[in-house]
Amino acid sequence: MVSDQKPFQLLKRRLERSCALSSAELDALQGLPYNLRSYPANTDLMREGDRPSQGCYIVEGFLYRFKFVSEGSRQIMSFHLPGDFPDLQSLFLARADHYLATLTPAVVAFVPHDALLELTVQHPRLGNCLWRDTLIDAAIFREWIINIGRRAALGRIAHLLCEQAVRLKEVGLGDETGFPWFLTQANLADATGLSVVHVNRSLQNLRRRGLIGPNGKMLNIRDWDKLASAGYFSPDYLHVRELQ
Amino acid sequence: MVSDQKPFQLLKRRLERSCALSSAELDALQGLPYNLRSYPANTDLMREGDRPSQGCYIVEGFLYRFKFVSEGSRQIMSFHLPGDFPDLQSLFLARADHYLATLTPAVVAFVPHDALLELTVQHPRLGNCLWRDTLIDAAIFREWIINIGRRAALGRIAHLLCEQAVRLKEVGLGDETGFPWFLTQANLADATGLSVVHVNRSLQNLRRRGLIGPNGKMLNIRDWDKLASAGYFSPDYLHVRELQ
DNA sequence: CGTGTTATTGACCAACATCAAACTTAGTGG
DNA sequence: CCACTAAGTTTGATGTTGGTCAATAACACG
Repeated sequence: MVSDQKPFQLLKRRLERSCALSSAELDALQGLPYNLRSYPANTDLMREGDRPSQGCYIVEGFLYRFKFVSEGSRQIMSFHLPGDFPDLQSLFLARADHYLATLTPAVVAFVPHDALLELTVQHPRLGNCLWRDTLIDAAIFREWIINIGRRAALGRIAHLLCEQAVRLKEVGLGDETGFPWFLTQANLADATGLSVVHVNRSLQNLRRRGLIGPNGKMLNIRDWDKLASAGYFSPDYLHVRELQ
Repeated sequence: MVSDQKPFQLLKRRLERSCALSSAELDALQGLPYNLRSYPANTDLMREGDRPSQGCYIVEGFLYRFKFVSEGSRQIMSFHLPGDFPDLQSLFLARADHYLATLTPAVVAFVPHDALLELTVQHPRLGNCLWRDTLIDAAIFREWIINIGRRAALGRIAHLLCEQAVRLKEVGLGDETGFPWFLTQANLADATGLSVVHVNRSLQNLRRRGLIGPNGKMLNIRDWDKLASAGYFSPDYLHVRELQ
């Protein structure tokens, strides 16, 4: 299980990488009130139209955001890892304009909006760090627009895999050689704007070319460089380890 | 020309709609130092890799953000109207990960990052309003992911036109019956992930069906309801006139 | 050992891309 | 005001990527 003493450890580490935080600020962050809950896979935590009164922080497991389009078809807009605050936007946008759900079993900490707002007012610099976090989210959305708008199927998938590897490495859950595999091909299809059948064939293509390994609990990356160039991947937009 | 006494008028009006601002906060906003400049159409204001030291606020004209993909092809990620702060993200993300350029001749006010940062620290609530603004940007990015990922050509274009109409109406530059037309078909193609030829044919299709009027200085919307339903458009994600 | 979910395959088809050329419009300078 | 140019729009012909449908195979889990 998780150490429930310091649930915001991962967030703290990430914020510290880009913002210099005082000990008062760090204390305020660690002192946020929260409410731990566990969910099985495929559970909606937020629905379109909801008016959440608390933010949700991922302690363990993976979440994703999506929206239904006409007639049952869906588009996934982001994946979220431990250490993320995936719906921080609900702090300022009253009505949710999309769904948030678990992809795997997950443990999340709910933090009342009141407390978060108070934090941003008492510690504006810390608030700015959280703001920055949401700006990286936006940068990832922009990159997805590019991915879906201008790359062919193989490139889209390769790019998504590279992004996952880099983001998971940040939180110690993977690296350039691979990471735990938590997506179905249907998930991949909904994230890349492709059909399941075509995702399947593209994955086979990537395997045949020796860029990734066979299916399993882990996704093995056999040739990082080739995978990155197949997806025209450059990690700049993730803004990791970038100082102000 | 523009009243240069209060360049942040439009921004102020927009922020006030969703956040209750004190007169001290409003004064601070109006008191931001700035530097007015005019640019012709098709001028880069920021390039990938730049490290801007000032934010840019649109007083007049239209800007857009884009990124080059392999081999000269481009993807447009957003359009920006008067009253927008299109690169507020550069306040916290040191390296620009995309281009910002003028679509039409434009007048912009540059505001030093220092002053903006100071503003967010002195007036955290005002900072939060600006934060909210960037969250709406992100909501638009998400909607574009959906548009490009899961809608057919005709729907993508119809959706984009509806979005423009609503956003332009907010700043008094258009409404459901039409708005000034500032996009080339190549722009539309780069924004929707389509080819120019196909955009051309889709526009003809929309005209033939009587949803929009002929090309000109203005885009005339002949049948808003049909256009909105062709694009599966619902304005919720724009979060206009939504109170906290 | 069965049952539901996920992955894989094949056949067929449509939407959209590409290429290349012609036409239209707007802007420029004489 | 006209001629010239460049940018933008339109058209036709042709090709390909990726979608759809439907069936089967492989897992995973109780």
